[in-house]
Amino acid sequence: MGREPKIASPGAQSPEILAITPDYCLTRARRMWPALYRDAFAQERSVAGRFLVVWLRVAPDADRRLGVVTSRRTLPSAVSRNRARRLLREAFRLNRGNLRPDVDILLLARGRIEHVQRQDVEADLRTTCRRAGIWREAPC
RNA sequence: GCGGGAGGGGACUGGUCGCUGCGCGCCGUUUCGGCGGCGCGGGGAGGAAAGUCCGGACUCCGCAGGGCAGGAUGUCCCGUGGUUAACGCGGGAGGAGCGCCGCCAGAUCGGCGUUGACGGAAAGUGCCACAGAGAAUAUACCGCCGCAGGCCGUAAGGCCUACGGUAAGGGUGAAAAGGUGGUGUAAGAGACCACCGGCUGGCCGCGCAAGCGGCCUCGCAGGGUAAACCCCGUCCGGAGCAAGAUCGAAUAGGGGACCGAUGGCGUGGCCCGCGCCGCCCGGCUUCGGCCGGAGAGGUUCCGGGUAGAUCGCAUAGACGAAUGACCAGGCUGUCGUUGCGAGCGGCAGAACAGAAUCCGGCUUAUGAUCCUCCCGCACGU
RNA sequence: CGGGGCGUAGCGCAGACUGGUAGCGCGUUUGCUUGGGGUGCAAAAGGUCUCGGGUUCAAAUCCCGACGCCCCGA
Repeated sequence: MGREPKIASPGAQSPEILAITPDYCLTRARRMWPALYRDAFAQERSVAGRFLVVWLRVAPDADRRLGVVTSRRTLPSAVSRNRARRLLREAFRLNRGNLRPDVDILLLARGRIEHVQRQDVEADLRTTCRRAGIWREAPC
């Protein structure tokens, strides 16, 4: 984050950190369980981004839940799989308020995510969600 | 001082937000077992968590005793580690191989350094390609010597062939079967002698021991390979937490009891089926029976066992799998500022890598930096 | 997580136990055969034996590590 030019004063904290509210929690209830994973893959609604692929699960009981998949085939090392999963989860956590409330999304990591920073993944998530039509500019 | 190599240490601190599971409190809900939400407290990846190369704990299975086979392990002593397979690690000693130096006529010996999964090659077996005459019972190509024959020559002698003797010399090879000097001989040879060097055995001395040193006589000539078979000493049941244990829905099937007219026996490995008897219904009857027909479950309990759940399971601990993001500081390198340093400022760097039953050992990976040792280059004394 | 196996020419495999010459089939190239192609015949090329150490005079082979790939177990 130190190489980011838009942060002006080094002593103060980042503006996006100050904007965090308790609504940014991501407990186990806001994650998907195995039946929802199978449901999301069966619906086959996917949009590919640069570092990730978004699979949608549109259902009446959906509540903006998260599922993460890091495949051993695209990320052979356990460390890179862990890092990719945490980056995707953090990106989702900070942007969950801008999503449409009637979907669950499943994030699939791609191989290039291994060498990028958090804000790169976050920007990629925003553009991919805009293309998928589930992005709202005003958070609720 | 610079560069490289080997081994070892080390692998940062604070705050905000988030996650996880533990404890406590409050609220909501409940089929009273819990479940959900919020708050607070304290805990939350490694030296290798890795590779899965070895062990152990633990669990289940098997098991009279002994031997064989198979696998593993390997100098000696001391210390140390583990709830000890033989052992690993550290230090020392001994022996072996290799390199350098010294000595020598040579075999070899001495010193220094270094290497290693270092029991035994004199228990036995196998193998040693190619080259070379000959490769483990040593060997006869050239050479040397003897003798016979032939040829040449006046002669001395020379040449050729066959047979025999011979391991001193040549050359081949990774390796050629003790060394020097002498005796001896046709020529030679441990054939014999002296000295030297090695080895088996015996005795003595030193050492806890592996071993080392000295002496002796009858002796011996015996290369390498055991990460070839093997011999000797020692150790070893098999599988693995996806082990295993507990609870156990629905469906199907098994067994018992009771209700019911709905049962019993035989055949049969079991079911189905068939036969006989009993029971029920209808018909006939000479009241002894005969013929025909129908035959079904229900309730409840038990046991095996599937899905699933819990335990196994841990002062980290899950099961689509928690330890992250950001900010600040510190650290190291470099650049600028300065005569140099300090300070300040800018830029860059932080590796290898992520628990799934646990614990040891081994191996492999590893940035900046620090410590020890070694090698090369340059400079100084 | 725990068991087990494999790596040799472009492809599929021998050779390894018992160390010394790397071989077979398909494919490739060249030539002949044919009017041309296929087929057939003849010849040739093509190998860090996955990699690194060790034992040995000598390693694809024996021993020890590393890397990659593939099976099996709920």
